[in-house]
Amino acid sequence: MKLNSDSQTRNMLKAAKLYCTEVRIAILKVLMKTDKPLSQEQIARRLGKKHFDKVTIYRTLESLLKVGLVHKAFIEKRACHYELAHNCTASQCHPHFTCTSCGKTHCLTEISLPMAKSPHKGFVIQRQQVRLEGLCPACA
Amino acid sequence: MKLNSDSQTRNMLKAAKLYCTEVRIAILKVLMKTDKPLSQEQIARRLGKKHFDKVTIYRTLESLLKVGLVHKAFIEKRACHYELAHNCTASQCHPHFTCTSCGKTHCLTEISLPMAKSPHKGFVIQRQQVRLEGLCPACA
DNA sequence: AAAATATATGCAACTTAGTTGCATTTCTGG
DNA sequence: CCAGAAATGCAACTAAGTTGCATATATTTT
Ligand SMILES: [Mn+2]
Ligand SMILES: [Mn+2]
Ligand SMILES: [Zn+2]
Ligand SMILES: [Zn+2]
Repeated sequence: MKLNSDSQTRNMLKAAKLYCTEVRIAILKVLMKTDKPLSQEQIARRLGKKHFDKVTIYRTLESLLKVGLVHKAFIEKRACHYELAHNCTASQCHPHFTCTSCGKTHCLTEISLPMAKSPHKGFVIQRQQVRLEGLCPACA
Repeated sequence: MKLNSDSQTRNMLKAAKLYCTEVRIAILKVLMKTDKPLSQEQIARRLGKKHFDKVTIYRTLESLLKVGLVHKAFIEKRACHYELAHNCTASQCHPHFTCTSCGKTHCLTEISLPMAKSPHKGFVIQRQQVRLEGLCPACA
C-alpha cells in the first residue's frame, strides 16, 4: 500500500526528471488523496507530522507545476490552489464550481465547454479556464 | 464635458443609493475611460494628482461592487482587477484574454460561450467566468 | 441654512500569501 | 562512496489587502 503509492509517485518524478525528495513524494500523495484543489496551507496541514517549511512547499509546487504534474486551479480565492493535472488537456482543464453559500469548491470533471473561437484573428487562443459559481447540492 | 461625465457618474451613484463622493466619482470616471480591468494600484496612478488613501480606494471599489456598478475581472494576476459592469449579464461576463508573451489583458467582449449545464442535478449554476490565454495580435 | 444623522475617509497598525538570498543538506550518476 | 547538481530551511522581505478608530463629508430633517 504505502510502498505502492511511494513507487508510483517516484515514477512520476523520475519520468519528469525531478529529484525524488521526501517533500515532493509527500505532496504528490496528498494531492492524489484529495478530489479538490488545495492551498499551500491546506497541503501543509495535511502533511501532518511531516513538517516542511512553507518556502519549500511553494518551491515544490513550483517544480511540479513546471513539469506539468500539477496545475493551478482557477478559483476566486485569495490563495492559489493546486491539484494534480491528470485528465486535463493542454488547452482546457475541467471547470471548478464554488458554492456561494458554503464556499466549498468542487471539480466538475464531467463538464467541458467548447473552446472559444478567436474574435478577430490576431488572437491565438491556447488555453481556456472556466469557473462556475452557484449553489452546491448540499446548499441548494 | 467634465460637467457632463460628472453628472453621469453622479446619476449612477444616486440610482445605486450611494453617497456622491469625490473618490467614487473619480474612480468611476477612471473606469469609464479605460477598456481593461485595473488594479487598485493602476487606479491610484490614473487618479494622478488626486490622492486618496489605498484603504479608501479599496472601500470605494467594495461599495461599487456591492451595488453592481463594478465587477471583479477574473484574471490570473496577484492583485484583483476591477472594471465597469456594463454589458455583462447576471450569469456571465465577457471572457478576459491574457497574453502569455507580453502579459497584457484584453476584454473579449465579442465572445460568449454557452452556459455550462449542471452535471448531476444538485448543482445550481448561477454564474460562469471564462479566462483565455495565448498570444495577442501584437505578439502572435 | 443649521443641526442632526448617516456614511465615508485617512491614518497607523496588522494580516495573509508569497518571495529572495544564502548557508546547509540531500540526491543522483559515475 | 564521491563530486557536483539540486533541494531545503531559516530569516528577512514584499505585495495586496484588512481593521479599528478618530475625523471629515454628504444627506436629511427642522
Ligand atoms: Mn479540479
Ligand atoms: Mn473586461
Ligand atoms: Zn454549498
Ligand atoms: Zn502579447
